[in-house]
Amino acid sequence: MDKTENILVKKRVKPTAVRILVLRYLLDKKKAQSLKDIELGLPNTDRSSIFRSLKTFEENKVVHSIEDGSGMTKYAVCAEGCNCNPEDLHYHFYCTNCSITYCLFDNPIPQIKLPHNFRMQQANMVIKGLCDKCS
Amino acid sequence: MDKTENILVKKRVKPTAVRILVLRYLLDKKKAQSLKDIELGLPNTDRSSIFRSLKTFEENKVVHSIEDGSGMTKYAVCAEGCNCNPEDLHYHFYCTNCSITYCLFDNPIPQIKLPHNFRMQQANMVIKGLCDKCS
DNA sequence: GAATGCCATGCAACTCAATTGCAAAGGTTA
DNA sequence: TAACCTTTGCAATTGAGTTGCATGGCATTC
Repeated sequence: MDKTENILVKKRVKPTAVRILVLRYLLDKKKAQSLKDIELGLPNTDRSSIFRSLKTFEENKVVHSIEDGSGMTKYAVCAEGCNCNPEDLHYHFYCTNCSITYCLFDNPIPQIKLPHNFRMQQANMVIKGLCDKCS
Repeated sequence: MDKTENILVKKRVKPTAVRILVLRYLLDKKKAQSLKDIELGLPNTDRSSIFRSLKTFEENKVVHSIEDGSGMTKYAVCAEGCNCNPEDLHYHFYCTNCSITYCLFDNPIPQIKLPHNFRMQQANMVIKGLCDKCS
């Protein structure tokens, strides 16, 4: 059983054909991918099957989703030990030129003082600009 | 000339009928509004006209847009002196129950260490959770 | 091994926000 | 008034996301 299947089994997601392909694709790319990206990368796999795989992954914390303002939700494999809790959060960087979304693991998100009785569940922090290749 | 028109003139946006209505609506509501919100609030005004007004406002820094993950872009009037630069940024709070988006002006966004040669242009920082009324 | 049931898959169709094309209306200038 | 430019309203299109439904595969039970 390879690494990809291992991740799925660990997260209690049945490692079916489509799921393995999708997860492997995400692992290969390293950068956050949109549904369309994956669709183009896996030309023989149906869009809705990919979509449902991603939803399953998200529910089971195999991937987390990022809304980077490109108009398309992107998905990235959760880091080891990630539970998608606020303390696992990190900033994302979206390059407005090449549309690549990077995870900025090095910057912890600071404690944010919320108004009284506001409760944080998750966060989506996206910095837009130009990446090293485009600036 | 009232306050609404004044803002438009200052930002060199011709104060037309639709634009005045839209901006006044945003000023009234105080919270970030989606295109649909505004459409419902101004039932006799055409959606595409509202849309184009918002685009014009954005270009001329009358409003800034927020992608809060609700699937709809929201718009809020820029604060006095706002140039929509990184230093004018603030966090937003999106209530997953009532779908209201709040501007958290009190939390400055910290300096973020970007990878080498990455350049920040803007940012979209959204915290999701429950607001005081819904928690 | 056949029957049953469940889940994943593929395909097509649909929803809905965002956007655009185009013609009419309004306002400005010569 | 005529010519011009911008805004507006309406209709239609785009595109991401999502769902309904029938088929197929796999596992469990008899």
